Amino acid sequence: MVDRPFAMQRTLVKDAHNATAPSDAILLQGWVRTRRDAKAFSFIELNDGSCLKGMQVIVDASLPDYANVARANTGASVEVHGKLVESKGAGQKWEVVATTFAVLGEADATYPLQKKGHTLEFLREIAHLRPRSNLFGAVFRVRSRLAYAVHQFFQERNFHYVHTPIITASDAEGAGDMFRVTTFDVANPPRTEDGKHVDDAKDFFGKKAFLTVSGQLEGEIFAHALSSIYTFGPTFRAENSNTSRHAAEFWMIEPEVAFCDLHGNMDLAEEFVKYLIRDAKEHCAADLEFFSKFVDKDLLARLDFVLEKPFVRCSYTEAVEILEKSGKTWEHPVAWGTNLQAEHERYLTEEHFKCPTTVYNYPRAIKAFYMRATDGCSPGRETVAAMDLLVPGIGEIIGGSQREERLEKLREGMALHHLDEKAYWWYLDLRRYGSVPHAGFGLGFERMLMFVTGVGNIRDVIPFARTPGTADF
RNA sequence: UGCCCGGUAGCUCAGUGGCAGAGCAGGUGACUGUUAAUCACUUGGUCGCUGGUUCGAUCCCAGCCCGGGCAGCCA
Repeated sequence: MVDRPFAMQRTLVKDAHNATAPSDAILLQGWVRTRRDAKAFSFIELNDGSCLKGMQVIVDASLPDYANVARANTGASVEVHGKLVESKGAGQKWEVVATTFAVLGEADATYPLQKKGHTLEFLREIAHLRPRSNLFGAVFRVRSRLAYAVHQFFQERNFHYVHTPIITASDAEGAGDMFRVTTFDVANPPRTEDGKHVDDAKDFFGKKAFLTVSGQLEGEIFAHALSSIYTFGPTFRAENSNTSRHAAEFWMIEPEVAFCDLHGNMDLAEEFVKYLIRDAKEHCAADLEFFSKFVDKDLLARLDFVLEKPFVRCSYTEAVEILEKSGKTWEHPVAWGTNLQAEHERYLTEEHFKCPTTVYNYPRAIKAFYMRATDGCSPGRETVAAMDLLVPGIGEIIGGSQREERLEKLREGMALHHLDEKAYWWYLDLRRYGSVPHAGFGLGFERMLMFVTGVGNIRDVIPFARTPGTADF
């Protein structure tokens, strides 16, 4: 350990930059970003992650500790006692003149982060070091702030935070392929008496279990008691998706609101997205400026635009008409009753409306069983109260619906999707006892971060990405 | 999972069927209230792996591995 000449409270670089007066005694701890040696002194840029900007530290060659400077290479951790003074150089208001300078942990020449730009692909391979880069420091500060803002948004509106289970035994949530959870010896699982099948009754939970793909169904239970709830937690999808906007493990926010219809749901989604953007602009201004400079030049203008304009709302049927009349040739044909493809969604939000767009009332046959059947549809044009919020550059960021609150209609939907009512007895009970109109949606937290930061790959807005074939760190 | 592109120094890349290249990083020295400092010199290679064609393969061919983009699935 390093001898400390005097006990002192550490000052964060962020707070040092915001100082209103010089200080005779300040303690900084952090990591060296770069060092520039002059004959009589050295400049060291120290970053502690509290903000984007580092603090310039000056170590005079006459100091007894000056010998330590030679070991303070890029990446080393250091501890500096000194004076906060107004900088003589351009580029920063304050700088620290060291009185002591200690290296806590050296970093030799093999330290991979150089004083130059690195590709995102390379940085992904060193996910244990990339938070020390400007870009990833900024991304993860914004991530932290927005996670806080999510809670703030809902708590301010009297929503209650519900911890829905991560492990689920209902293998029919329907939102995608699921990861299996088991304590079996995979090579030699217990078998039924005839030896033909794996005996799931002998597994940990007495039946097959999986990682959750959505907390929605459990969320509905709590909305039927606490009125307005939200979940915010990890979600797992075992799909073999290899795109810049899919991960096998991601974080999802799922509000569920009793006494709410589709339009209230769309209002909430729009208000929520705008709230998060406003919060990031207010609390992460320097980081967003950095993204705007180095990641996406149009970022700040786009965020302002999104805040100012009401989102477009467009029914599925209208969307199909727009696409048919667009004069475009589509790789995937447009036809009422089929899903909108990425190229169609991009056209709507990026070219036609040039604005975040909520598409609602989708054909019943292509949507989930729990979505509310629209009343008064013409035959062959049955729809459900589903909605997708599409944003330029990313596509779908929110998916949601008003839920079917009528018992018989829900059973009808389950029959349509060939689902076993017995597996959903408790879900059906909600419609038997005090059923109410209710609605909710899921926001992909990482997709929101991509939108707010301009970062183009989901692997770069999550600390350690889990994608097909990759679960390092 | 399908289609497309790529893998050469620590990083970013150029290159050729016949001795392996640059910039940056690293090292040494000089210079300097510097700002990814600057200048000079300099170390550094399993050319992804395996096999094939060839007198000779980093280069051509095949298979595999890894990375990326797009599509599907979705948030």
